Formats: sequence, structure tokens, C-alpha cells
Amino acid sequence: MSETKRTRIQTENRKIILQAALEVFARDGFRGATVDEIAKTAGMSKPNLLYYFPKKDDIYRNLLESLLGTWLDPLHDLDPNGDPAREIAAYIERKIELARDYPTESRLFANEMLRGAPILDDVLRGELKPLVDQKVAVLRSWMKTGRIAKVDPYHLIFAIWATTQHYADFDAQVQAVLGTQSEGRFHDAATSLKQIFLNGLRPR
Amino acid sequence: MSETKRTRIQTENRKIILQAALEVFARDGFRGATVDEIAKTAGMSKPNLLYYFPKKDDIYRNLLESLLGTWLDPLHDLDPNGDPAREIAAYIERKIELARDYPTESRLFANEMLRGAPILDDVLRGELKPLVDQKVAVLRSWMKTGRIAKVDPYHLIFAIWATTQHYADFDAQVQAVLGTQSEGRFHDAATSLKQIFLNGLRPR
DNA sequence: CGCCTTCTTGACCGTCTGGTAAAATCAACG
DNA sequence: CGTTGATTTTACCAGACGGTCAAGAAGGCG
Repeated sequence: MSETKRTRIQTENRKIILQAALEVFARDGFRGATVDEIAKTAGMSKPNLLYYFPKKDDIYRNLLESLLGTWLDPLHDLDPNGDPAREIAAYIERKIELARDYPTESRLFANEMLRGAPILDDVLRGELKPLVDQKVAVLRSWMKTGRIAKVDPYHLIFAIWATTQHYADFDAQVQAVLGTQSEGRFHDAATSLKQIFLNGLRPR
Repeated sequence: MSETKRTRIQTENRKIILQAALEVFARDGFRGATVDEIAKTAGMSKPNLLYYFPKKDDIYRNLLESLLGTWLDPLHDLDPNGDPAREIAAYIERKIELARDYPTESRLFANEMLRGAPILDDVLRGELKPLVDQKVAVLRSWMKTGRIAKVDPYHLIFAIWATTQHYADFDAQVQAVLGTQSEGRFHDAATSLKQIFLNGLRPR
């Protein structure tokens, strides 16, 4: 069953389970989530769920693994040959779209970080870091040729990550401050962040 | 015992318990944290711990309540009569100091947000929102008189929160990218963030 | 249809969970 | 020093926890 040949029912049920587990893990964290709760959310019995994923750990790992691709994609798209301001603006936009369309995934990721990334630590050092280093080099080349201002590129990337993911991870706080019915808040966020990052606050 | 008159031992043990609970709750979340684990971390038996805080919930609420003061203080200091650029820079610095000196508190707060802020929701709407609204008015007045660039002030505040707290909440990721031994990372972060927020990235 | 594999279930297990009761120990004050 | 209240421990409980097992139900293919 662990091989790639899967029946129709397997494919369906695995998807249902992962979707349910995503919600529960994102809300309660790995330790706080229970197999019973995931099974209930998925609408199936616990033994049945464990037939597809023998261990609680398996579901969690599976979610994190499939998450990382989506997560790193936008950074990958940062084009060294594009216009710097445009590229950075596009990156911010893509990240805000992720926060809007995949908020639960963002929260799962945040939860894993809060725990000290016991599962993701390897892949962070093995996949994330090289990619970041590569894009840092791009940013540095833009800075060297005077196309963007000189700022520590690592902290610049962190800042973009932090600000965009904030709208998914701290949604409760954002809603408390902005009001629940703020429909265009992701659009407003993108606009504001692009302004801040590109122009800063000093009057021109 | 719930009144304000406390013996020496009560004062001491409550502090030890809260310190231990902070670590455990911040790492594992409310549901994932166990009274046993907190007691073990605090170096006392579970029934003894429950003698001071009869319910697991009591410890969690107590932590969150004492947290919020510290959390809102820096924003309170934003002076309408000060120099805008200086005030914002000082706010960023204070928030980075919080992330450096109270990272566990920051993670506890983040954990509560990820759960949808079931406990803090009231205080977010009752205390946080009015304070933010007030400071938003200050920022707007600075914008109106052309002392800083016009940006949605709510999203500006979110951006400062997100970027500074990122260094506490996503420490695992930051360390994976920057390397574990990056000693001056909080100082570098403050410098970079002040540059980004005040000057932006466009070359001058 | 018949047969074999896949899927689902209910009953169960040992451990952990938050919390309790009562007895034993300790601190402090006169 | 003794007594009284504060503190700590030991033993315990009912329910939840992750996970197993064997038996039954349902697909699916000739």
C-alpha cells in the first residue's frame, strides 16, 4: 500500500484524511491534535483512518512534505533578469495570494516552526537555505549595480515572509483590529506592503 | 488563596510554575501541553502544582493576561509629538528587543493566535483595537502633514509587528538560514528593518 | 455469479490525561 | 516547644489517548 499503485478509494480517502488533518494540526499543533478528532473531521472511524496512515506521525510528515513545494515556489520565480522593483512586487503579491488561498497550510507551517521545527529542520537546511542563498546573491547583485537600495538581503527576505504570512497566521488579530467584514484586506495588504518595501516611509 | 494575600512560598512557587508553563505552552500549545510536563519542568509533583493552579486553564489564562501588558507597552510609547521617523525607528527597536528578550512569550502569543485566539479575542477587541486606532490616528496626522509617506496605517503596524515577532516565532527557520551562531542577528535585524521601513528599496 | 482483495468496523489494550482525596510533612508564630 | 495552618506526597479515578486485532462488508474482475 505504501507503493505508488493506489486504488480509487485509497486516493480519495487519503485526500479526505489529509484535508481533515491539515485543519486539526494547524489549529492544535502536532501534540494537541488527536487521531480521533482528525477521523471525526474526515467523517470516518479511527481504525479506518489508521488503515491509510498507520501512525499519527505519518499524516503530519505527509502534510509537511507536500507543503514545502508550494511554499518555496514563489521565491523560485524571482527572476535575476527581471526589473528588480517589479520582481520584488510580484513576489510580495504571490506570497499574499498564498496567505489568502492557503491560510491553513501557513498555520501548519507556523506551528511546526513554533515547536522548533523538529521535523522540518533537515529540509530547511537542505533545501530552503540553498535557495535563499541563491536569491540573496541575486538581490546583492541588484544592490551592487545600484538598482535597489543596499539592505541585508537575508533580513529583507525574512521581512517579506513575515509580513505576508502574518495575514494567515495572525488572522484572529487582524480581524480583531480591522473588523471581521474587511473583504479587501488581502488586496489592501498587498498594496500597502509593496509601497512600504519599495518606497519606504520617508516623504519624497 | 485566590485573594491577593500570598505567603512567601506561594509567591515563589507560582512564579516557578508560570515560568515552566510558559515554556511548555509556547512549544506545544494549550492542547498539546500537559500538566505533567509542566510539573516536571517546574520540578514539582502534579498534585502540588494543582494546589497552586487548580486547573490547567488557570495557568494558561494567567500567562496570557500578564503577557498583554508587556506586549502593548511599546506601541503606547509612540509619541505624537516626536519626530515621525525617529518614533517609528524607536518602535521597531523596542519590538526587536522584546523578540530578543522574551521570545518564549512571543511564541505563546503566536500559539494563541494560531488557535484563533479563543481566550484573547475579547481583550484583542477591547484593549488592543482602541490602542491601535489611536496610534493609527497619529500616523494619519503625520501623513496628512507630509511628514511620512501615505500608506495604510493599519497595514503598516501589522508589518512592524510581523517583521519583529518573526525573529522569535520563526527562530528555527531564521537559524537554519542564517546559521546557528549568528550572534548579532537581532542587531542586524533592527538595522535592516529600520532601513527598509524608512527608506524602502528603491535606489535614491 | 463466485472469488479474492480491499475496505470498514467494533471491541479492546496499555498508557497518559486532568483532576481528586486524604494523609503526611513542613513552616511559622506564640 | 507545641499547635495550627500551609504545603507536599501517595494513591487513586474516570475518561481520553494512540494503536491493534479479528471479523465482517463491499468492490471489482473473470
